[in-house]
Parts: sequence; C-alpha cells; structure tokens
Amino acid sequence: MDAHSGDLDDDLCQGRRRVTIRDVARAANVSVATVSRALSGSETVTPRTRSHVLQIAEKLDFVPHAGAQSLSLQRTDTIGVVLPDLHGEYFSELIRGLDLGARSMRQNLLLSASHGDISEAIAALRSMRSRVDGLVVMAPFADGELVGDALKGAVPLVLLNSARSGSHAAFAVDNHAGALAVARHLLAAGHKKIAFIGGPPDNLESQERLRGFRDAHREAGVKAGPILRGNFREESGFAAATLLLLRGERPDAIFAANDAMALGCLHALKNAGIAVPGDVALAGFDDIPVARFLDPPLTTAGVPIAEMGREAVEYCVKLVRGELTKPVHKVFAPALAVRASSANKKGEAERPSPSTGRVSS
Amino acid sequence: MDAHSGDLDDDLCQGRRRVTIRDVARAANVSVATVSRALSGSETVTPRTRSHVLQIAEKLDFVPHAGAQSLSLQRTDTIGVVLPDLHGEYFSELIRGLDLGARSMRQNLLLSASHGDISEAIAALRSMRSRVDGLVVMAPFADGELVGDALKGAVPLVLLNSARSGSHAAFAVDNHAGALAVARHLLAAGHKKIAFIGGPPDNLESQERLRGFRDAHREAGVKAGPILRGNFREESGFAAATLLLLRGERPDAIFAANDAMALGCLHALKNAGIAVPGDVALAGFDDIPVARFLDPPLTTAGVPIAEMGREAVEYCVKLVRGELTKPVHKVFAPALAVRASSANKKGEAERPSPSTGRVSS
DNA sequence: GATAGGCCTGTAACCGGTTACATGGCTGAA
DNA sequence: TTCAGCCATGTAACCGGTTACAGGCCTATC
Repeated sequence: MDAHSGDLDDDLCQGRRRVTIRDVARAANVSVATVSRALSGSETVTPRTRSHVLQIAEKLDFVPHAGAQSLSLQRTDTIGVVLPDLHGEYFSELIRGLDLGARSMRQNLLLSASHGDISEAIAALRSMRSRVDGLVVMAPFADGELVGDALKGAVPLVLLNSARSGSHAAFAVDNHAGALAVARHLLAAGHKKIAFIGGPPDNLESQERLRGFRDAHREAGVKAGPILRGNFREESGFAAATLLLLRGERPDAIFAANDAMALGCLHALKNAGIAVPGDVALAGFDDIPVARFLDPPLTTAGVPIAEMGREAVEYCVKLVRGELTKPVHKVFAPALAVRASSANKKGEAERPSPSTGRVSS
Repeated sequence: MDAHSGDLDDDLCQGRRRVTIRDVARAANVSVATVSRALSGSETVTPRTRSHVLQIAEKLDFVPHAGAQSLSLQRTDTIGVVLPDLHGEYFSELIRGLDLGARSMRQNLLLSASHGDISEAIAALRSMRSRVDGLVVMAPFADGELVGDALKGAVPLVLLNSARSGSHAAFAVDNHAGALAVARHLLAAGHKKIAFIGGPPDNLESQERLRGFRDAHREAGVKAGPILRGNFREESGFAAATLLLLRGERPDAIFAANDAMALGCLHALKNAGIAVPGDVALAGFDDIPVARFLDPPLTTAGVPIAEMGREAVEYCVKLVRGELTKPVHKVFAPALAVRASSANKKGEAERPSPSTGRVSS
C-alpha cells in the first residue's frame, strides 16, 4: 500500500483531519482541478472521469469546505435574517416562510433575533455582514434608513415592516389600511365606544395601526375610546383588559393591535364573566393560525405572514444574483377576516359561518 | 497621490471591492500581522499601535471575511440547527431558546427546517456540515443513531427529542412520564373513558406519549378509550374531536398529544355545544405559552421548551470547544400543569386558582 | 506520415485571513 | 562602549477551494 492512501486511511479512522479536494484528487489519480470540475458538474470532463471522481468523493465522504469556497467564489449561499423578537406564533409563521424561501432558492438561513433596539440590531448586522450574501431585516421599531446606512451597501438588503425604507427594497403590511378596515367594521357593527390596545409606542407597526383606528373614528365622527399601551404579548393584552375593567370603563368593543394581545384580552374578559361578543366585541390583527380556533374565533386583519417571509427571501436572493435592479416596495394589503368575536351588537353575526375567515383549507 | 490609497478610495466610493486586512495595513502603515493581532486583541501589540490600527479599521469599515477566517482558524463560530417542522408556537419557543443559547455563547445560528423525513434531514445535515462547528438536530421521527452516523463524527452533535441517541449527546423530554402524569391526573379526577389524540405514528414523541397514556390505564385497571391519529396541528385536533362526536363516542375526557391539537379539540367541542370541562375534560402536552390563555385554561404537561433549546446549544458549543468529553443524556421531566380544562367530573377544580399553572410570571 | 486543431487535464496563482519564525531596535549590565 | 536579551513588528507559508492558462494527446486531413 502506498504512503498516501495509508495516511488518509489513518486520518479517516481517527477522524483527525478533514478530507480535502487534494485527498480526493490523489485517490482518484487526477488533479484537484479535475475534481473541482467534476463536482461542480458543469465543466468539460469526460463522463467516465466524472463518475469515477464522484464515486471516490462519495467513498471518502468529501464535503467541500464552505469557507474556502466562499473565499474563492465570493459568495456564501447564505441569507441572513435579523428579527426583533421571537415570541408567539407570528414568528414561527414568519420563520417558516423565510425557510421556505431559502429552500426554494437553495440558500442557507442565518438567524439572529431578540434585537429589541436599533443598536443591538446594528451590532447583529455587522457580525452577519461577512457571512451572508444578503440580508432580510425586520426593524419595526426604527428608521429603516439607519439600518441600511449601517451596512454601507456592503450587502443587498430587504427590509421587512420597517418604516422609511428609502432606497432599499422593502416588504411591508399596510398596517394603516388593515386597522382602518377592522375599526370600520367594528363601527359598522354598531359599537360606539371602542378601546384600543396598542403595541410598544416606538413600534412603527403599532403606530400605524393606531392611526388607522383613529382615522376610522374620524371618518365616522365617533370619539375614539380609551387607548392603552401593550407590548404585543398575551400578558399585556390580559393586563390591559383587566385595567379597563377595573377602571369601570367597559367598552363596547376592544381592538387589540395584534392577535396575541387580543388573546390575552379574551382571557381577561372571560375571567371577568364578560361575554364575547355578547357584552364586548373583540378584534385583533395578524390572523395568526390559532386565531380561528379561539372561542369565539377572532376577527382580525389577515396578514400573509409566511408568504411575506418567503417572498422577502426570494427577492433578496434575486438581488444578490443581480437578476433585479431597482428596489421594490411591496405592500401587502391585509384582508379583513370577520369571525364571531365581533358579531353585531344586536347579536347576529355578519357572516353565516363565523368560524371560517377569508381562507379555509 | 500614490497609487495604493487612490485605488482604495476609488474602490470604496464605488463599493467595488471589499476592504481587506491588507488595505487596513497599508492605510495604517503596518503589516497585516500587526493588524490581525491588533484586531484579535490578545497579542503583544503596543497600545499606541493597537488604537491606531483600530481607528483606521473603523474608518475603513473593515469587517474580516468570515470564510477566510474559518479557513485559517478551522472554526466558523456557527451552530447549525435542523428541525422537522415550524408550525405553531412550540417552534417559536424552541427557536427563541436556541437563539438565546447562541447569543450567550456568541455563536451564529444556521437554521434549516421542514424536514419531514430522515432522508431530507440527512441531506440538510450534509449541506450544513461544512458551515458549522456543531449541530443541534431534532429528529423525533427517526432513529437518532442514523442521524449521527450520517455525520460520521465530522461535527459534534446534540440530538433533541430523538430516540436511540446512542453515543451522541441528547436532550429530551420524558414524554412517557409526562403523559403518565397527565393520564393519571385525568383518571384520578374521575374520568373513565378517555380518548387519546396522537401525533404522526412514526413520531417517537407521539409514541412515547401514547405509551404513557396506556400505562396509566393499565395501572388503574381502566380500559383506554378510543385512540385517534393526528399530526400535531390544530386542524387535526379539530378533525379528531369532530370525528369522535360524529361517531357518537363522546368520552369523559380527551388527552391530546400536544397543545396545538388540544386547542383544535377545544374549538370542535365548543362548536358542538359541549362544555369543557363540564361535559368533557381536556388536556394537552407541551404547555405552550397560549395554553394558559385558553378558555378554559389548558391542563398540560409543562415542557421547558425554550430552556431545552438554550441548553442544547450551549452544550453543543462546549462540545465544540472540547470543554466536555462524555456525551450527556439530559432528560427534562415535564411538570404537570393542572388548569381548569380538566376540572373534576363533579365540577370542583383540583386547585384553587385554575388559570395559573406551575409557573407564573 | 506530418501537422493543425480541438478537447481533456494539470499546474499554479489567487481569494483573505492567521501565525511561526525571522528580524531589527532598544534597554541594561558588564 | 559593547553585546545579550527581550519585545514589537514584518515576511511568508498555510488553510482549501476555483479557474486562467499551459500543455499533451488524439483525430482528421492533406
């Protein structure tokens, strides 16, 4: 047995050293260039040579070193995702969509989350910058322009639900329109005093939803009800509703700025023996999957969460590949999903089958 | 103006070429070695030189090329995570924990999901192998040994909720004990005919939960009620409960193999005008955050989902760093969280405050 | 039989970091 | 004054891929 394969065998047995393209070349009696060409598939290599090389590579369990590849190819086949938070089903849906997009484009997904403020997010961006070909960033708490500037154009960027995307590509929900639709619906159902439970005050999505809520009241010439502050989590919806009741300010309806808070609200109302929608109607925003399984099923503004994530990644990859040039600002219009939680003040639901919304699968 | 700085300025202006360590060295009038040492922080560099270099690097917005770094350092500072699915709040909790672990260890997280079967998961593993220092793999549908073998020891591996982890590190929930506790609780509350809604038949977690369910009945000398098959999603819980009712087999209680299916169940029961727990008691498994906000709050087996994810990543990083040697098999014992959904057949709850479980924040 | 031309394959430079080893300058003691 | 010794710094090899370019072989035609 010759020295080369002996060394390799020893190394493999002891798991000491990774198998390199040179090991494959040696074992297959060809040069590294031929191995590289055979593996990349698209070069001028004799079919016989190719299959021989592939067989050897398979036998040695060769996997190219991603770092070396990214060094010479100047790409990583990885998209970075920076999210502000990970609480609740909204984010599993979003990540599911991001993953679908990455899979469809054969990219890896580098995930970083829980960045509560812009400086943290920018730090995450810096550390990701050299590991990804493109970035999808959700920064609803801040100026999207800042996020883009932090990258100095080093990497293609797609903003998700961020304001002032400026020159960058952006995917966003029309929060104002969605909230307007929900609030109009509640007003049309005969509710006069409608409370609003908002998200964090520095969150732009929350701000836009509040604006929609107010505009609907202005339109209708109705004074907007009490406005409370939450944090988009169940607990804060629960706390806000509890506070409303303690104050003795029971409204006709409550519009929570997202479904998670609506869920917390619902729990507080039921705990207090208040019928929904009989005594107080309720609506949320997002249409997370559980919304239709609540009792009563929740009226909400349907956001195609996963779809947005998928499209954002796919678009980002196309930017990386140079298949697209001008930045796109795509706005998703939420679809009002009327369910039982917001049935008319008089008791009759607007729709015959309250448990199904816009979509039924 | 000399050629070097001119080129650099031009390139920077046009964003043409990335700034390399050689550019920094040139601008700072030192060698690349000095720059590298100054940036890595831990070498013998004059404080004056160091701060000068850092300043220049900052000015040029230098970020080291991760691929080049991983090539020479033989590490990526990245942990890969392979998950079977991403539906529901269980996974956002899990990912939240994984992210926390990665942050605490200053690692990046490479995520790949929706691998419904072992061959898909193994393909994902192969593509991740060269991009990560370690892997956390959740493969509840399959033989953990296979997953480990696929890697041939190339990368440290931590298995999550996988059976037969063999020689690999593993973190898992004691599904049998958790289900045993829930089923015992239901039996002790006086329920005789308890239906079980399982997960996918090839899912080992589902199998173990079913086994716990059966063992509790064996212990109590009670015949186990009808056993239905679900897929861990709300819809399947809804469908299973609907089917039960259609068949006219209304049980005393229903034990769903996870909370999402219990949620679907609850919806079906309420739709049919069946009181929970008055007519039928209900229990789930996992204690996802929404469980305590349902009406009635859901009795379930509390799994520290995020905590498991965090520990798995932290442990994986320690394996990578060689700080640990022998593989650990850590089993998390679920804590029975009794809430209103399983109140006694007679009507009185077992605990005074049914809406709070084991933990209250 | 000689040669042009095409196709397959090999050699070596390059991507951008890290670091072993070499080197030069400075301090302090003889 | 000289030289040992130490410390900050520089040079260049290396990590493991890709690919431009060089070169060798084989066929086809004159």
